[in-house]
Amino acid sequence: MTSRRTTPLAQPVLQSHHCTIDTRLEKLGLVTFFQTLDRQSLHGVNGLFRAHHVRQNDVIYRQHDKAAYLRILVFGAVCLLHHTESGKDILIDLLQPGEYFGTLPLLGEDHYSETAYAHTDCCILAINGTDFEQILQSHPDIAIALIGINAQRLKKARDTIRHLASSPVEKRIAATLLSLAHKFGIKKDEELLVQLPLSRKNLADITGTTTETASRVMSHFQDERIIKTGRKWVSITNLDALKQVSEH
Amino acid sequence: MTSRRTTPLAQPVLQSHHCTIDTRLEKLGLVTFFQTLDRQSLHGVNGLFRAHHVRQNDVIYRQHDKAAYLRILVFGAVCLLHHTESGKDILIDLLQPGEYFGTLPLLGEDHYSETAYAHTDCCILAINGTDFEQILQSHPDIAIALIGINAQRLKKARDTIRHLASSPVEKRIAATLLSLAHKFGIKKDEELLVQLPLSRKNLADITGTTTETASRVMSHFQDERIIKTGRKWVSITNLDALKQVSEH
DNA sequence: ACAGTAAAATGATGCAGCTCAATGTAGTGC
DNA sequence: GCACTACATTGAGCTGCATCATTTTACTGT
Repeated sequence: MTSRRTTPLAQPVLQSHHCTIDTRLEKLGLVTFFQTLDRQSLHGVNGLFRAHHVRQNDVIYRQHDKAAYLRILVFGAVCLLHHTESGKDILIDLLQPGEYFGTLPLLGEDHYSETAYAHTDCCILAINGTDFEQILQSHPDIAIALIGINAQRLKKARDTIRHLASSPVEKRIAATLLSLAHKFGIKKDEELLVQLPLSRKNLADITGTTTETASRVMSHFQDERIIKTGRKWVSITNLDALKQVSEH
Repeated sequence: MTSRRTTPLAQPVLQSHHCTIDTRLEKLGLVTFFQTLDRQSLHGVNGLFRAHHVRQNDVIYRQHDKAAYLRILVFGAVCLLHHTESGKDILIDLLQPGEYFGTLPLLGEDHYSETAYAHTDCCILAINGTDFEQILQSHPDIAIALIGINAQRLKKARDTIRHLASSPVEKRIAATLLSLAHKFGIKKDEELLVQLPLSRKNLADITGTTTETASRVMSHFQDERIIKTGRKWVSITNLDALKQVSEH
């Protein structure tokens, strides 16, 4: 079934054991805002979450839906995106296990401001507003940690703004590849493989360009031996050169 | 001294009474994250802030400086901006009295990620990390309110990203004028005057374009009788038409 | 009233990147 | 192995906006 594939990407398969109590606890502990909790409290918190399996490409929630759950990714990759009236999509972020997403009225947002869907098969923990409020009350530090996470996200958004306003596409794509490699990269021989399916369209939606332009830039990078790439995958072969491009 | 001016903008003068205890309390109460406090607590909180007067164009803190104070604007207007290596500036926000700015290590940021300067003469309240931590401990709601404010700011940043990635300049400038009018606009005859000095450069830095292009667009809007504008001021004469432009 | 300065307007030119269109190719189901 | 589909590539042409250069105008200090 797979002998015909030429992709170097691993295709992780979601299995039931990926959402066992132990895995859940491990991932919960990973989420920055639960890091201060001891094993005991973590167990209590765990009980308030419900686990869901979501199939690749299934929508988890939609932009403008009523905000009802805070979610934590346990397994797989989640994609957050904005739709624009013009039909162009903006990919806000690709999440890895341990990251939180979604929001609650309690946190000042009545509706989701983006759409979330399963970029690969996923296991997700969800908690409702009432239960999360309870956690916040008993562990006030968590609110502070949440502020910290959001501050980082705001910073990242402003970096994107800066790039969009002042860097040409090549630079933006180079910077994006670097940050994806940092987040999803795994060493493989002398290369750094981005362990995540990533189409030209995905890349274009992250960097605010078109699939055609993204494709041209990627071809160019490959010609320069900076990357190797194929259908939905990239591997960085010359990290320094890529950094060069992203800085000049 | 002013008889020669043709600007319709009022030029508010900062006077000592703008930072009296009463004004300070009023503005503190305005800041969303102190809204839940009663008069008594507000008085206590007020004592922990120090007031500063800042002259127009003076820098309040610089990008990359160590984060040391959380600040609240009491009088005047503050400008937040990013500098880019290429020399282009990105104007993140123009603040009005009652808004907070700056950050603290306690909130997950060790350094300021933008530069803040007095867009007009200002009165500003500042609080250090230790004192703010104390406030957070005695009033846990404040952390939640802070999360809400930052969620709004993140949303706004993502809107900007969407605009930069998918709207042409005219539309971006129209949208920016609308939001400035919403925030700083005052009714004057049949017009909506943006009560804030605003140069073509400011506008260009908000919308990610150049002064020349901003100027051309503004001239065009004026030709269309959508706005009246002059040196550092704008007044909206046809709000509906401006909305039209921002939506199409 | 005059001179000096910062801001704005306007024109001419070039090109990065979008658009439209056609072709090539990896992965999958049968 | 073949056919189908979704993804990727590549080309040609056009245009929105940046860039560079110059002139005009509003405001301030003296």
